[in-house]
Amino acid sequence: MDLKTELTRRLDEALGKYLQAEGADRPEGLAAGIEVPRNREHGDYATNVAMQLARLVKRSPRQVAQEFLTHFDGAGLVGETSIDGPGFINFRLAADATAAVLRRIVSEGAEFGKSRRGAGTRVLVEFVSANPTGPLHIGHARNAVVGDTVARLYEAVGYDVSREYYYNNAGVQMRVLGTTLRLRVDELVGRPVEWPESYYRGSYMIDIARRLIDEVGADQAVDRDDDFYTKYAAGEIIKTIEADLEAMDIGFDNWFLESGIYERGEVERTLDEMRARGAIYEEDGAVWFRATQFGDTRDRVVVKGDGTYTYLTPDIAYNQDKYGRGYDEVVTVLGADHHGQVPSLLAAAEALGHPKETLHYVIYQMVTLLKDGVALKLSTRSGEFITFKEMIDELGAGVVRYFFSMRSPDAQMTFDWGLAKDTSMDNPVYYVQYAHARCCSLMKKAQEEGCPYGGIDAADGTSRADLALLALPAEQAILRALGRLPEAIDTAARELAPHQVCNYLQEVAQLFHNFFTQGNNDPSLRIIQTDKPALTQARLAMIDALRTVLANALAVLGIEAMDRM
RNA sequence: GCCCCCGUAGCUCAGUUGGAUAGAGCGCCGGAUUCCUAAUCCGUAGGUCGGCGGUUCAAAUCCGCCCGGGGGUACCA
Repeated sequence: MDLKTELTRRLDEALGKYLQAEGADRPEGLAAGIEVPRNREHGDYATNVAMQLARLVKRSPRQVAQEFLTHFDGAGLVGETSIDGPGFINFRLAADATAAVLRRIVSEGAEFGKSRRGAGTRVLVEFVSANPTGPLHIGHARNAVVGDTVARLYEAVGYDVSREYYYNNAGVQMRVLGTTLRLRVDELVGRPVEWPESYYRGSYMIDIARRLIDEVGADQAVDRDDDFYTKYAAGEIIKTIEADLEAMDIGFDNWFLESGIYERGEVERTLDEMRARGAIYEEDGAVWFRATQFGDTRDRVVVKGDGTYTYLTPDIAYNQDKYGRGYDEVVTVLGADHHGQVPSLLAAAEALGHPKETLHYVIYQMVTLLKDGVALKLSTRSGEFITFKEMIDELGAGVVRYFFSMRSPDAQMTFDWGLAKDTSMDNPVYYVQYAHARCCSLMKKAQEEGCPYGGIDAADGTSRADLALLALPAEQAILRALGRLPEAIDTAARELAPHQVCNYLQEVAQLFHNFFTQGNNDPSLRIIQTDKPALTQARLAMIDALRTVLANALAVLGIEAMDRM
């Protein structure tokens, strides 16, 4: 259990006792809120519970705080409490509690930061889902990164996660794709070709045509039916998409074909279910979903006058299919250019009896690419000029992942290509990764200097780390920050907000770089001091924990922590 | 018209769901480093949190209206 959770538990306990002593019932929504004060001088954690109680018991917040503390047990956890400001209760963690963090990090290793909160809950994360009309390009990148990172966050807090890619290999777009392949084949075998107005012009279609000819021979490659060309092209493109995503360590558990929904009659079944629940009516020759009853701004047509579906209908059925496969929570990652249908889909899920909290849409805002002094707006419909693969080849998967994770999905972001290419510490990725590499190099250096790190609980007395020696404010600040990894991950997972992990990493890296560099001015602050083995061991224990924490946080972002740079 | 996201330092953005003196990175200016990686660090300056009202002990945060940027919207895939 992490420190924050433990403190919350004890505060809640104290709150219960306090209310009992007052003979009062717990008011709705009252809880001992806990936060990390902005200002370090106010301690490690603070609660505003006294201010909330003040109104209830009609005494001043500071007085309430004093009474409250008589019910609070901070043994082994809190070193010091104080009542400050308008009535905050501030907690300073006990020194041995911060040192205990190191033991925990060392014993949990790669598991530190994770939790089992979501154990037993199945969640489906659907993302990318670009139709296979061409290779992925830079306009798909934010979706891919946000989706995979959200999935990793769920995994980190114990959920059973599946990643799904949803696509369509029928419809107008796909027919055009098939026609394009037919014509490219004809062209390659020397037939005269007349190009229509609308076809996919990318050279990848020539490659696919060539592959088809190589595979089945020129005779068998020509004069096939449209369906054949469409399926072949889509299949080939899906393969390259899969390979491109693999280059960024993104893999899907399931590739879901839209046509399957129709083949299995799921659209009709879903409509029947909605009808049975009274969510559907007929008017003007069309079938309508009573979406306004479930929070949408207007009712929606689900079957048009000509008997065909609107684009909304199969999407509702697809969500229903996900629930039908036993997922407890369903997450979809969409660009802001596709967010219009979200209220309708939420309404439909609710109409079908699925609690609103189980259906999440992560809507990320548009990206502006800043490259060579030119700003260009990216959407999934634009951006073909840089492919996904070129971007990874040129910048590296880690940089791409960090840059797209760094910003809140809610924020429109500028992707600064020049900064991404920069390999100095101005580039936030390198700043963080270098902190990890620096830890590794310190461990190696210690070895070379003849004072190798002996582990936190080494039996050999000379190399045992005496953690109480880590008493400087800068060291304590680092230890406290390390201890906050679990809550950083947990909050990021709850809020579907990968950028919070980046913020955390930035903070930890900064604390470390600062401390390290101070050793240049003041030799007593250096990590390795051969004449002070006990202190060196203690600091190396901290470095070791730092290394673990940085690596674990980077892992949640899908980024490799490098040992040297 | 209606709906969604955003508006915070010169720039790019945080702000832990209503807390204490609003922060970081970059940039600017000034400084440190016989060094465990100079791929570093420290310091200064820089703010009407888009605007006006409201809610309360407390508002960048919640509510209403307005301004600005982006996106989406009709039995169209």
